[in-house]
Amino acid sequence: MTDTRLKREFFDRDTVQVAQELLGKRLVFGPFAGLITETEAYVGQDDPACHAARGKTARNAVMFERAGLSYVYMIYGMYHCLNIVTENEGFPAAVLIRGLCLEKDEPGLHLDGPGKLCRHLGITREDSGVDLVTAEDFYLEDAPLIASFDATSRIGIKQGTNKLWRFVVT
DNA sequence: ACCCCGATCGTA
DNA sequence: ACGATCGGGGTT
Repeated sequence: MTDTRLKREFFDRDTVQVAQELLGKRLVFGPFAGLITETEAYVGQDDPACHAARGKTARNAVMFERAGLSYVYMIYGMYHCLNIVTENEGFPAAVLIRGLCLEKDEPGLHLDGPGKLCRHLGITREDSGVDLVTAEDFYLEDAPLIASFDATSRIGIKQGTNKLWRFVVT
């Protein structure tokens, strides 16, 4: 816990805005720490690529909860993906963390890809629903805003490709 | 109970 | 560009 930890208000905002501003922020998970290099926004019931597009289910329920919670799901039967829940409670949205440049444990190692990221840090569904605003060793720290990034279509989806909601540090 | 498919990754 | 891979979510 430090005074530079991101508070609830940071996450309780427009998801695309949060996805952009999360670039360069520091993710801490146990002994690991690194700067976020790539994110994607998934926004509400009207976003066909969002897990909550067809309403609340057992899997996506945490997306409907308060901003700042972790949302981890399993994909392709073998990988996990880490998201941070955003916006008002009851509005299902989250930011997928797709890239991380490690500073601690293995400095300089660039984890590019959400599956590789979770596999390396050891993040699983057990880590879903954690409140990153208050948890002891799983949180986000403020860091200088990164204004230089690309916006592209999101990766690996079949619907909603028209939205340029993937953000990559240049 | 069970079938189908995916917010991926690694190799070609 | 494409195929391997398989757990479990969503529907029966």
